Amino acid sequence: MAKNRTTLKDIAERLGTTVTTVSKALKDYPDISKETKKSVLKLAKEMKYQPDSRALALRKNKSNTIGVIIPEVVHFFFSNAIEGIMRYADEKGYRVLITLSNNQLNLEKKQINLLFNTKVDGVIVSMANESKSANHFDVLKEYGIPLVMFDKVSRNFACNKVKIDDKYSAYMATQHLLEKGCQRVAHIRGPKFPLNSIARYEGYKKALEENGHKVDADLIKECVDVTLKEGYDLAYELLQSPNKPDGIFAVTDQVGVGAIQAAQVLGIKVPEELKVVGFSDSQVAQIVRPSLTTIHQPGYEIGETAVKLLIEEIELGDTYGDNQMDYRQIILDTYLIQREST
Amino acid sequence: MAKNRTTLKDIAERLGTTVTTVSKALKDYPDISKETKKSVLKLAKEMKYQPDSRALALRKNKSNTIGVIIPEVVHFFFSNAIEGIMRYADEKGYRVLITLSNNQLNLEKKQINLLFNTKVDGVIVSMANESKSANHFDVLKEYGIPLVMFDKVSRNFACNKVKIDDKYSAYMATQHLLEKGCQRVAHIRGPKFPLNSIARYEGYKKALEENGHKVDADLIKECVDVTLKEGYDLAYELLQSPNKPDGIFAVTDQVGVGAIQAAQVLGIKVPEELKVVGFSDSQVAQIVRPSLTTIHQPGYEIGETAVKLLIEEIELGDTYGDNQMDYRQIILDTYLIQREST
DNA sequence: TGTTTTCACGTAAACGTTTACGTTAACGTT
DNA sequence: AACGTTAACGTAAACGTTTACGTGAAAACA
Repeated sequence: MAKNRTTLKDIAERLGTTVTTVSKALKDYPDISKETKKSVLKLAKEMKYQPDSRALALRKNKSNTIGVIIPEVVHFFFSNAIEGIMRYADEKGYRVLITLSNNQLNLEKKQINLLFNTKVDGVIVSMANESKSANHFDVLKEYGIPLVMFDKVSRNFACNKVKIDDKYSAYMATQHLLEKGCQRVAHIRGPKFPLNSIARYEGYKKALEENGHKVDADLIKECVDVTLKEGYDLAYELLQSPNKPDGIFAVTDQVGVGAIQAAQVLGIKVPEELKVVGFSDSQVAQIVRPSLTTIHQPGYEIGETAVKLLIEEIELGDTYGDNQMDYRQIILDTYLIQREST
Repeated sequence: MAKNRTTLKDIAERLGTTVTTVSKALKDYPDISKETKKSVLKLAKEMKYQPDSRALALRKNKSNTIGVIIPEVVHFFFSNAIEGIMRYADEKGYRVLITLSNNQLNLEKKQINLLFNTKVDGVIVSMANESKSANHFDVLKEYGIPLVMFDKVSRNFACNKVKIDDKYSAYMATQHLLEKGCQRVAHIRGPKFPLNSIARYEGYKKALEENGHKVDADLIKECVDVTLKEGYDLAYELLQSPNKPDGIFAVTDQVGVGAIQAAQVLGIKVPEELKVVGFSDSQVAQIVRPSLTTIHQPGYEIGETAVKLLIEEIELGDTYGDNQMDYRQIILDTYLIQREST
């Protein structure tokens, strides 16, 4: 039959002393004699005593656990972000409870609730596409639970944020296409939410306008699921139109790969007749032929920075965030990686 | 300043009653009057009462949390497995604490310890490559914490296991190459551990032997990190030898893609002069050109099945596993997906 | 009227810790 | 002798729940 774990009580009983003394001895309190400490320590090791973190959490009101809510995990960017979060958290002695929003608002709410009554010390979120406002995060604020948003952040919500400059990155990408001589640059954009797709769209527009090109609605297509297949389908449409583009800026690498594949099926040569730029620098960008020029998005570092900020806020405690000014929005650098597709 | 959460005590005080009554009322105990229940319920809702799961965990000796230890998360198979675990766990009301072993034995031990004193209700593991034995998992068994292994399992350790038949899958893959007319089939294998690489190697051997081919040591190369680059390098070596192979069975898709790229650099046509089969059916297999024939490994389902078994074992309680016969090893089906590379 | 039921609620212990505070005995000081 | 100090340990409350058990009053019964 299964053994029961050793508790302070077990040690105390075997030693004919009390829980208090054992606890103090283990914590090296000054009011415990050296001999007592020695015997307690010895027995504790012998009995493989490990403090029960649930009891600790209850007593200290600190669980050393942080909650994470992300849309999905089978995703290059998110899995990198998670890995960044987990490694740093582990280093700092925090556990990581991961939950999925599946990009749905109601699930996101559910997970907030779950993390709330799990009494995590803090929460890291990348918002669901469906979440237009961030009111449902207010509850965390109200009860003083630190919150850090990354990548898909809310514009107004007051909290620490870690992201890239989507607009500027998209600007770089589009600029690159124009520099390479494209005259008609199309954009396969993401849905109206999250903010990222809007920002990328704006960066695209800005580059066009700065270079004296007008923004042509016919050259802009909008994804719903942002999948490879969608990229393929929308690029196929674009490339069949009479006035077809000679450059495509895709909102993600997946979509970009779809665009390359569509071009290939239609016998359009990449990069000679069509140049394509993706976004994120996921592995597929390196593997597709021609390989895909893209914007490097530092997922691991974003996760790491987010959890760093969170732990800082947790450990600073109540003093933090009384002043809205305390919150920071950290923008990590992106850069363009040129490959065969341009 | 941050609000404090509502506790039973808060409700009791406002109602001029006791914690017990409030608790019972919320749980619909029969010995509480309807009026009391009504007022408690009303106030609880008003004050947004949420039970504190830490206190519950302590009291009930059940945390509704399961721990997961995997080598890495930025990995097609593992991220799928995690997603399977998380979704099913969520459905069943369990939280998921994920930790990383980074394929290192000492980290794996550390995480076991962490999960142990977090008092998770059960643990799901895919073993680190470095872990040759599974003794360090004994502690969980000793204290009656259910353990399920998936994919990278230990041969002897008595517990539920979920995996695929690596040997048979590799056999299928090799058989496929032989059927396609390959005369000299090479194998770029994984390291001596985990068991999977061995099994895949054995499947490869078996197929050769059954078809009257002899196993040629020159045609077998061994990876260390099992990366795309390694696949490239080893394939490059193989393809430069005087007696070069006309078929390669790669231990993973990554390695397979590396092999295809090496062939392309050397001007060897795939599939005409060289056929390649990978393993796992990750996304890169579809994207590489020529697309990669591979073995579909159902990561999501493996994760889902593992957590299903675990929760079953958790909820059956102490009666489980007294009899070694209770443990099952579930083998999920794989199948070959033929693509352009063969 | 006295006894038993029933109802509705409260008391207290328990889960495993931590920690403020109390207690005891030995010793030192005047 | 009376008092204060100190070392070393114990008591008890607290964190937020659940639940076995106790209790008081009213209702039901004789």
